[in-house]
Amino acid sequence: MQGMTTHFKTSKALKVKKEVGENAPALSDDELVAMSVRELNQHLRGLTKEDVVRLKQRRRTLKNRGYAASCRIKRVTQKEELERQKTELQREVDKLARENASMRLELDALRAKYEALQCFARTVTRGPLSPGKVATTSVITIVKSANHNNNSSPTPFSAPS
Amino acid sequence: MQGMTTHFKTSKALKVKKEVGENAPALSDDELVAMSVRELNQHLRGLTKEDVVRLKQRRRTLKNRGYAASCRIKRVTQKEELERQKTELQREVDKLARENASMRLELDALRAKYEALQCFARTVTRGPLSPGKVATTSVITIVKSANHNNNSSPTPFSAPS
DNA sequence: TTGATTAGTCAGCAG
DNA sequence: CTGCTGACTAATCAA
Repeated sequence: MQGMTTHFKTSKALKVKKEVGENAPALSDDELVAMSVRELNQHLRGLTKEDVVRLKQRRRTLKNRGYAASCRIKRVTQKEELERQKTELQREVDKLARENASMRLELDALRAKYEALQCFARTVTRGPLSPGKVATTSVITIVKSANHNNNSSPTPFSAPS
Repeated sequence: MQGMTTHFKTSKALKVKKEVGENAPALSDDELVAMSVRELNQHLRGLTKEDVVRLKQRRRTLKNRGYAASCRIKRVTQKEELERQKTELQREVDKLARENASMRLELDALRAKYEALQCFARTVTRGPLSPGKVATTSVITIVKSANHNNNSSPTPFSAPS
């Protein structure tokens, strides 16, 4: 069945070069590995089947050498990336924990202030309604300050120790 | 990644080493690699210098095989550990972020309540105490209060909608 | 000398 | 076939 492809290959004698010694300039590893398949085929012309196999195998081995190298590089790169992400997350944890602690402090302070104010308001509102039951130890001071909307720093209402 | 043969699955059937004599019982790889140096020397008696060198080299190679295996195992173990720590940190970040958000909400709500109460307290105290000249920026300080009815949950003073 | 690590080689798989 | 990766080996380093 393969006889159908009978085309004129009779001029083989004219094209085949037997001078392998002159035509095969002992490719270096770098050249061989960088060569495209088409380029390689050009260098394969006129070589023994055995030599062709040998050359192709050498090319495969050289390629494998490069593959192994990039595989190792990839491995360490991924490891470094993992460690980078880890330190970044650690930094984020620290930042959030700090924010958390300061907010907790702020919340506690505000709660204390609120309760003090609440207590004061009770005494004030209860005063007019129940004359004799105003807390005896409460003292109220009215201070004048010039801050309009500053809510945190001067602690307008402070709980006593 | 996986699908490889589990290490150290030596096929003993193929361990047909040439018997150098009657006292060389064809050590298996496992035996040879597990042998101490002193035990090895016993098996080395009556062998050619060449055979001794060969056997020692085989032992070294087998050892190296094991070293390489544990090196690979260590590598993947460290990687897994790194990933474990990473997910743990990520979980911590999420937890802290949630805490943070809820605390921020709580803080804002309390601030609003506080300001409403402050506003109310001003209206109440401004009437009886300061007829006209306590400015709008006045703040109130409670110096001493003896409140023992400390309950914050029912919110006696709530911010108006 | 022993154990660990690196680079090169091959086997074998996936695309 | 190409590219990648696990296992193995030899070389080399460290202790």
